Amino acid sequence: MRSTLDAIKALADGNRLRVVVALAAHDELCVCQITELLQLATATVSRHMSILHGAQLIESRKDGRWVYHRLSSSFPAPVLQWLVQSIGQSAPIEADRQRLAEILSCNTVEICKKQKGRRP
Amino acid sequence: MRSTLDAIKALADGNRLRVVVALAAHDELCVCQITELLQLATATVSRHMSILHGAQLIESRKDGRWVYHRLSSSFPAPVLQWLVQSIGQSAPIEADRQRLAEILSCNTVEICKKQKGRRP
DNA sequence: TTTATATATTGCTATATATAAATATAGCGA
DNA sequence: TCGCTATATTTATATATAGCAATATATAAA
Repeated sequence: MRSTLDAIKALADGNRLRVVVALAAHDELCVCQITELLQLATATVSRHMSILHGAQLIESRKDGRWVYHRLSSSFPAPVLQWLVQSIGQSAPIEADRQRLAEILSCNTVEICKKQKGRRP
Repeated sequence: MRSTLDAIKALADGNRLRVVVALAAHDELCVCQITELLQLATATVSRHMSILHGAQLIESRKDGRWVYHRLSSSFPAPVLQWLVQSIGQSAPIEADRQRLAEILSCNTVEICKKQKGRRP
């Protein structure tokens, strides 16, 4: 029961839901991209990712300075399907979809520079 | 997104999960039966039920002094299925199943008397 | 090696939530 | 009617969590 409850708790946050839905559509994203999407401090994003990781909902891959996150293969499929179906068309998720398209149209380095510019 | 998040938050508590799984197996239960199952103060149980109700996961029916709760028809089916499958065999849920069988073997009045005797 | 950068961790505050005691409401029986 | 009982609400308190600033760690570039 413990692990199930951990998974539910990990999903019981709007920002983490946004990350999960984004990852459902984009295979893998690095922390700086997610930070740009959520518009939160990197520390906060890092903490959210660690909670999702602890609940075994995402997996991480380190590539040089970058850490890429993806949905875990053990992410319960019916839950993911339900999530995407029930909030996939909601306003905030639609907005995220558009913003994410812009983010991905730049390369990673540019995004991180942009972040530095905004939060010096 | 709001209602989905409310539903997830309502499920992000061990005691409420126990209630949901119990209701998945027993159609409807009254507050005093749930109180006996969870071994919490009735006020606490009442609050838990009101949270599940607010998330539209359960429906209530009042019959005299008793209020009976059942899973809502709008309870997302894939989530319920996943829940039952992933925690249905866990130790606490198994224990609940047995305890609930005992509770249901008495009539409702006896249970409430029993509660009164234990918490005078 | 020094400098810059991407991410993680720690310490803290503000807010949210679980719990129970006290109080309120409502239905049943005498 | 009055008292008893089942449930709900209010109030208070303890714990948990989201958020950020500061700091630490790790990697790459100069």
